[in-house]
Amino acid sequence: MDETIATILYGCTLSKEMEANLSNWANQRDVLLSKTEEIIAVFSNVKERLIINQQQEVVQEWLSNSGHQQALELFHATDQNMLSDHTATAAAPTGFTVHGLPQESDQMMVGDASRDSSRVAAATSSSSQRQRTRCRTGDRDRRTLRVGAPRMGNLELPPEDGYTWRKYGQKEILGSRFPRAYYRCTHQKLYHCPAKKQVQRLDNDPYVFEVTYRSQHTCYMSATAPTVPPPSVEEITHQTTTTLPPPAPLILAPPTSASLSGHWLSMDIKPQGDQAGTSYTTTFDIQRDFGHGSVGSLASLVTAGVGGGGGVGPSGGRFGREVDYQPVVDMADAMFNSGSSSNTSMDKIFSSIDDKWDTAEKKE
DNA sequence: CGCATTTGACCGTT
DNA sequence: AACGGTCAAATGCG
Repeated sequence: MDETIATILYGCTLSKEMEANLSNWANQRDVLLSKTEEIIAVFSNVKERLIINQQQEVVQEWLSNSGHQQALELFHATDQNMLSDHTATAAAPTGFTVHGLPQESDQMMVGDASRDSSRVAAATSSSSQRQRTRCRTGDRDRRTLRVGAPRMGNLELPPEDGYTWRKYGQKEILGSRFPRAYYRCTHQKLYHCPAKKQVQRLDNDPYVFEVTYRSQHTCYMSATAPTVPPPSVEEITHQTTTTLPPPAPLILAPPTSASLSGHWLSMDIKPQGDQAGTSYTTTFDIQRDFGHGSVGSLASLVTAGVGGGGGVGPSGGRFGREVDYQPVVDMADAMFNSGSSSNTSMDKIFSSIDDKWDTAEKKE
């Protein structure tokens, strides 16, 4: 617990540092980006620690009271899975950079994408008219990430990611217990948005979805497109590399500057080309959650640190380019709080986004 | 009525 | 031929 406190203090120090230097850094997007990421990473680390502690206590207590041996095994089994994920990530830092735009790193990819052996250049656009787009060879255009399913509620629901998707297929996949669902962007027709995603629950861990994204959203680029798009890949790439909950290493070095600004943190988003053919890399895990409250709003924390006003919510003091950063902070906040019993931040964010999208669309 | 989901069929890739 | 991705008709929902 001492380490946790130390980490919190370190996060506060970083926030103060940012506040103190805000005027200097106001025009230095890169600096702001890296500092923001650092702060987010530190506090997500804290949250992870707290949640893990809480989970273990609660589960142990529950088990000792009721003796659910199977559940105990399940808990440890899933924990092992996450642990291996995290340690694997932590041990392979080459793909993680605080400043984003890392090199192509297949290590980052999990599941299907890495299973595909042949990688032929995917020069195809997804809008070749009559011909169906078969991109099994074009798997460069695929990126996979894993997201945790809420421990409560409907496990069948795919995790939200800020975009609106329309399901167009579902298929039983050989060797998988769970079917794979196929989604395309709801705005595909309106804006010819080629984005697609596949969602599949992991065999060995039903609490984790494996989401494979293909192509990039272009829907918001239209003049008639929704006015408040979720943070696009391009935005994220150029403005900030969102540090969504890092694959929190369960074994952490003390919160030294080196370790915290180091490699374990960070999400990785990388454009590879343009428009429909683009692909990107996102890698993050969402903490497992047994339905306990969250430890607060990262957005608020960051906002407070930056603005110095301690404001909570979007009206708080933000960067000069708040439009640039807020979606990212919101997303991070939502991600940090997702799966928790409060379970509101993600809904808030995305419902507001969806509302705007919907209304914008209905005005058409 | 419009939109989303379901599901069997179709088709390209391996 | 098997598999995976997509299509499109049927169906459901608000």
